[in-house]
Amino acid sequence: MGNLHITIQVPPALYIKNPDTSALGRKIIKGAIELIDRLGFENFTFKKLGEYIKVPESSIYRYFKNKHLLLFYLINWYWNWLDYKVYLSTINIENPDKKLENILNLVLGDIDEDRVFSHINEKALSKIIPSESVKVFYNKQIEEEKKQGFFEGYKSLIKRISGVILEINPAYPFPQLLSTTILEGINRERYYDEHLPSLIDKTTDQPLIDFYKHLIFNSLKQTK
Amino acid sequence: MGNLHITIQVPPALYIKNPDTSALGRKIIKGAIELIDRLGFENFTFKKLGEYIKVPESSIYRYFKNKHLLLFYLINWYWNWLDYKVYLSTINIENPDKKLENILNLVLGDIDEDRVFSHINEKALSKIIPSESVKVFYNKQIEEEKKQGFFEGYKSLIKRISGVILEINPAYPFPQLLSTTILEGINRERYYDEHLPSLIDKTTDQPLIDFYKHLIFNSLKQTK
Amino acid sequence: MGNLHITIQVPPALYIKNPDTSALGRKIIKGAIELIDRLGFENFTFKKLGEYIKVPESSIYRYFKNKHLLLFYLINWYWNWLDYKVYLSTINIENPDKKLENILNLVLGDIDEDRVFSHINEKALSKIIPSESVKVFYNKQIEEEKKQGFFEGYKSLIKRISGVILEINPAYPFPQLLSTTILEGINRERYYDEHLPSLIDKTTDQPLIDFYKHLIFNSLKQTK
Amino acid sequence: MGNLHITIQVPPALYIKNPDTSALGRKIIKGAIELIDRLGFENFTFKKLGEYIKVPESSIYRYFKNKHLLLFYLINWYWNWLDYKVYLSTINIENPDKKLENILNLVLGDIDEDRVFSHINEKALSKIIPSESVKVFYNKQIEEEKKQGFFEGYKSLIKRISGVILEINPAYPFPQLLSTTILEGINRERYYDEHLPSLIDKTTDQPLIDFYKHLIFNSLKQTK
DNA sequence: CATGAATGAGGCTTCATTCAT
DNA sequence: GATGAATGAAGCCTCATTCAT
Repeated sequence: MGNLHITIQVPPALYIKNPDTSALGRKIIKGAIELIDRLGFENFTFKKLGEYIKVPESSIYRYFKNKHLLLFYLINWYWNWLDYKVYLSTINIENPDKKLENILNLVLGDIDEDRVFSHINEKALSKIIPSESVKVFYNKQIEEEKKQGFFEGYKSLIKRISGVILEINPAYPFPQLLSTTILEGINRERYYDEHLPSLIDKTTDQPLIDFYKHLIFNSLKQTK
Repeated sequence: MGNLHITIQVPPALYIKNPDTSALGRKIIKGAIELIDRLGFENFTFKKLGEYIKVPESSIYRYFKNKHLLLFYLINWYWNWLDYKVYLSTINIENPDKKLENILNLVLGDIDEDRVFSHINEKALSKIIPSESVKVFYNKQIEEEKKQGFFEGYKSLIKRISGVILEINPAYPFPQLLSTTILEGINRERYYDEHLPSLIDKTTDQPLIDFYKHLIFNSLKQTK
Repeated sequence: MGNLHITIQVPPALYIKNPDTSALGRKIIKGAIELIDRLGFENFTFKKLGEYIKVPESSIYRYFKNKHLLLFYLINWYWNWLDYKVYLSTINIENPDKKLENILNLVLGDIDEDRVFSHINEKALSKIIPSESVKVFYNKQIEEEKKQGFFEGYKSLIKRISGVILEINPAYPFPQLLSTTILEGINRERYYDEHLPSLIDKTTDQPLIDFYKHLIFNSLKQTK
Repeated sequence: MGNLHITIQVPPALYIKNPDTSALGRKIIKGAIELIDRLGFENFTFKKLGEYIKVPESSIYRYFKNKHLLLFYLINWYWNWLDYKVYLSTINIENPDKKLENILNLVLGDIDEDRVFSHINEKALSKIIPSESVKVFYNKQIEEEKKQGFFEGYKSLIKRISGVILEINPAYPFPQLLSTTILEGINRERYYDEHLPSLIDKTTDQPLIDFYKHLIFNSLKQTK
């Protein structure tokens, strides 16, 4: 993509000081992604992160109020980044079927190594998303977080995919339910593929891709 | 169902002493379900549980090594209980379409109040399942837990539903992927319905039920 | 007094576990009095107390929720103890003037070394009272603390002294205001005597005793 | 009073840079009074003050070495201001009884809203005095502070009131003890009136004023 | 078998301050 | 002179667990 001077924005209430704006902030983000991947979020602490990136724990608190908001920052960043990638993958394309196929390839395929946002390893980030994003959804403060707009990125992403679904079949009644089914389902099945493989049908070469294409194709064609 | 003298079994490695076998054990289970529902699992501790049910924390350690295994016990119990309910709802029925419909009604409908296992409030338990079960899937010890058979109940449930799917359409290539999509999807969408309702399409009276029926019907009829 | 097997009671909400009931608890009380005297309450922490009495910080938390409640415990103990001493000093005495004189001697004189409550050094405790008791009065949580009865001991003490004042002069309209003026004034002037002596008139041998006797005598005689 | 171009002086050792001399300094003083009133001194920090008045904490350090000296500055300012008001209230008056009455009305009555020193809200300041001034008296550094003259304002105030007392009755042996009894007592009883009202005798309409007048009148007339 | 008592380790956060610009 | 960035140290508290009875 080259150097486009673009930045992924997340709701400012997620951070105290924008980590984008300093070397230390970017170091925190980079280290956090790596360490959450290694330890799991439960065992991740600011103290360990400080040791890992050789920065005092207290300095991290200048950027994030607590580890939950740091996780939420990462996930929001991911949603907004994915929204942007979906946007790029469908721009200038006429055929809605082709658009959906591009989206599926994007979310089902490997994240490419070609990193645009230098301090964020998108591949590593997308590795922690399936396991950790549920932790921001299923928690007792969700109503508070909704008020602060922490889910707007997710909603935007769902609505963008829903839009393409409706282009294919304007009569389809459940575009959002189908979008979340695909997006969350892919996360889950990828994780099962690695950890509970007996739950993945091995009837084709690429069962995950084939299953979702089959699911979408049949759902959308029927009601037309 | 009356008094059948039946018990839901979970892998013995999940507990130190079977809570089924003593009044204190049943009190622990009952209190744990209620308290996890109130506090969320993150904020749930044996100390708080002890205060809640007026039992010393050390006594709880007689039954469970730690709070993660207690949660795993509850979730395994839930899977096995649901597997049993699915079994009951399909027994003696000839028509596979009717079987699947019964299963859907079971997982989509309300849990009835008629409790068979007196110390377990199944309704309360099924309330905590969507938010907390992900925490046992997405954790770093999953490989260890798999070896101890902690996911066998879940697999049995998935395979039972898959069996019915194959009865309807023996050629359908993704019965397990479809089963997990339904089971996990329902959990998720129910939660969205409560907390992120803008993500639920409101095009029919019962969007969740209609969406899943639509999805399944079209997936299974097509390949026949 | 000999071994009377009596105990000074304080509101149970002040402690988690009654320090009276274990050797460790008594060690905590003894050490706390000494350390607050040395450091001042502001600089006193459970961590330092733990080091001082060679006990883990966490063990102290089994007895007291925080250092403020520990201080409140000590002050309540002091009020109740002083109330008991005032009671003892007036029992079986007919002449109300003599009663008041005994009370004044008690609060103005030195605390005797003859300790009845072995783990509490009453002399050391009464040294920290003037400087630290204000901290429990003047704080933002006072309304909450009132509800829990944390000031009942103080009120009882004031009312006991007020009762004697009314015995001397039943028409005196301000017995409680005079009692608090004496009790709090003595604390303050003792402290001034040590730290700001230029504010103490040195016109008699025992200015503090003489001032308060003069004050009381003239207030009570006039309205008779 | 109009614009008199007068300034209340406090010992220069209390500050690094005189807050009187800059807009930022006056903002700090104004904000500090408000925030100490809201939070209590214990919970008051330069960080919170900085956020409150939208100034970096580091800027506050240009004016005050720490929060204790800032509090001491405020209290010294209050003492000197009250000393000045007492002076104004007795100037050109012949009758010493009238002088004392004016002083009593001053310290017992409400602080008027007519502010002379624009950046200091004297009413708000006098609200925090009863609860917070004890904190500067009862602390372990008092000897050091005495050497730096931090209590000279208080002494001046006490000596001014003592002077009037001696004018009324030159033979009265405890003018300073009586002055501190009145001054500190009023602070205390006002606080009790709000927070522990059961300790205030309600035998007259204005028990506080009547109690102190009764106390002073009887003390001073007797020895004449 | 159940419990009361105790504790080491560490999580989470704020404080008070300094430094470089 | 004012400020933004950074940080070492410590405060406060809970956790998960063990041990002795």
